[in-house]
Amino acid sequence: MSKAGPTTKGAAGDVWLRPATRAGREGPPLTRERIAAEALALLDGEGVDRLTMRRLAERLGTGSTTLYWHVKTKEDVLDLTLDMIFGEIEIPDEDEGWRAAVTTLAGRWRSVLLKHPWSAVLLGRPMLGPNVLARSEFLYSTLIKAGVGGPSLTAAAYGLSNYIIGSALMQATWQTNADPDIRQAAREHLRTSRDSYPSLAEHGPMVAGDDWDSGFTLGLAWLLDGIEAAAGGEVRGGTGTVGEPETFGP
Amino acid sequence: MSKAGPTTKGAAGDVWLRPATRAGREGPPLTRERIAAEALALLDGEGVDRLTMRRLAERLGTGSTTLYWHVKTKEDVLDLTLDMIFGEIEIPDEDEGWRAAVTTLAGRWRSVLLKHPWSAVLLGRPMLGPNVLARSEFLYSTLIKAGVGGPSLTAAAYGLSNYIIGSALMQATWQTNADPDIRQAAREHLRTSRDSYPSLAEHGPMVAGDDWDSGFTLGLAWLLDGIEAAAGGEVRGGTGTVGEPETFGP
DNA sequence: GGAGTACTCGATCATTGGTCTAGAACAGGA
DNA sequence: TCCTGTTCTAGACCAATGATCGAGTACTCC
Repeated sequence: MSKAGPTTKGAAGDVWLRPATRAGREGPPLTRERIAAEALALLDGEGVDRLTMRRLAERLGTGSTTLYWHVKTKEDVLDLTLDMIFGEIEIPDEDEGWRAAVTTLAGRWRSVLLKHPWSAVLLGRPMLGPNVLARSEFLYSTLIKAGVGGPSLTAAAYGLSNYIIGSALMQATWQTNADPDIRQAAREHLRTSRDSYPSLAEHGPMVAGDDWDSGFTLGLAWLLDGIEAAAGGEVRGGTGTVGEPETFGP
Repeated sequence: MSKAGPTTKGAAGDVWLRPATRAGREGPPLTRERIAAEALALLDGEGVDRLTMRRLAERLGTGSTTLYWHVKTKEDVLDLTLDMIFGEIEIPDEDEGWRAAVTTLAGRWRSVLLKHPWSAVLLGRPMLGPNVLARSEFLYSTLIKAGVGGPSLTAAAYGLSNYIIGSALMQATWQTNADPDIRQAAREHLRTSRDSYPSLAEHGPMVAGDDWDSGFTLGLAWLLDGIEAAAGGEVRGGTGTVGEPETFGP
């Protein structure tokens, strides 16, 4: 709390309490990395809506305006921090087989997103950081080496990413980000109106036991089954059996 | 406390769990519906960050404070509007077969999200509106009737929703929400650093032709294949072949 | 020592979500 | 007609926020 830096006005404390005479230039210089790291701590600790430039600056022992020298906007901070957590996703060993590698990557990816629940809400922005790109590159190259190509490649990469992101978003929404009051009220609401939503009231989210993990694993396996079949060269059921009742997209 | 409007300090925080403004006699000038409708027009027209209470009130011809009689917070407005667009998703005919019905629902769902690209960013909040619940109920009941049960049911319902939401989020991010400058810069960036990201530079998003539609359809078919197999009673490849290299979740 | 650069900061601005409180429109009862 | 209570509207106002500007301070290289 009491960050008695020489820059802090109120301290006015003893000169002896200040380590160096370099008033205004104490400690390591401010860098993008330090900013992102502190933002990460702030986000993890207090949530996304408690991150303000002033509070962040305060934790860094600087003025809020100083941040704008290193960073153009607040969105920059979010982008930097978002990419930073992607760095926590350890890239799997390639030679354990493509399917195991992808499964491992997906699991770690999801774990990291859930470890930082605020991240799920921010995923709707272009992510071009090195860590994000490296993980995407690994995913693409692994799939290509597995023999996935053509339209299946796009579908596979997108499908996996989208599935992971969607799962994390949904789980973070209901498990972490929503405050308990709303969760409880939601349960109540579903129970009292079970006439309108019988299946939902019995099996829906927040009602049935939240076995997020196995649900995720199972769905991922389904996707991988399809990708594996597509990689095998045979088109299999897939596109053929589905039919297209209407055109998608805008 | 004595002069309490309908929006004042309900037990639960969510709009849907609070009684609506009593329409009293006939139609009061301002209603939740009118507010949501105007917010929808504003969001569609100018995007999510141009929606402010003042601007919304101005378009409605009232003062901004008036809105707070009908609505507790700005988030209420977003919740109402979000549920409103879910009403655009026509619920498919049940007797066309479960797979066709689910495919149709998924396609329409995605279409609506993409038609209102601002919605994708807002999906990370509890959605308890009647329209959302009705669509979820249809999804659950259709799957149940198709013979999906147990852990497969949760995985299927979550998997489909997550896949749809993730797909819409990703596509909206890259196709609509990102301004063209960033898209162009992203392409450039990937091209110049193709040494680091060879596969991505060749097949990644924004680089390859953006065939979002067929990618979505193909991935959806994979998921449905897995669900269909699970519904058939046979466990098939699925869980068995995957293995679990590490535990997921936090 | 001097000059230019890298960095910091207080003051300040416009905008935002939200509250307080006064009051208008309206109904019903006497 | 007056009174009373409820429903709804609105102007003034508040604290917080993202961001800018110009001035100032430290550091580096010559």
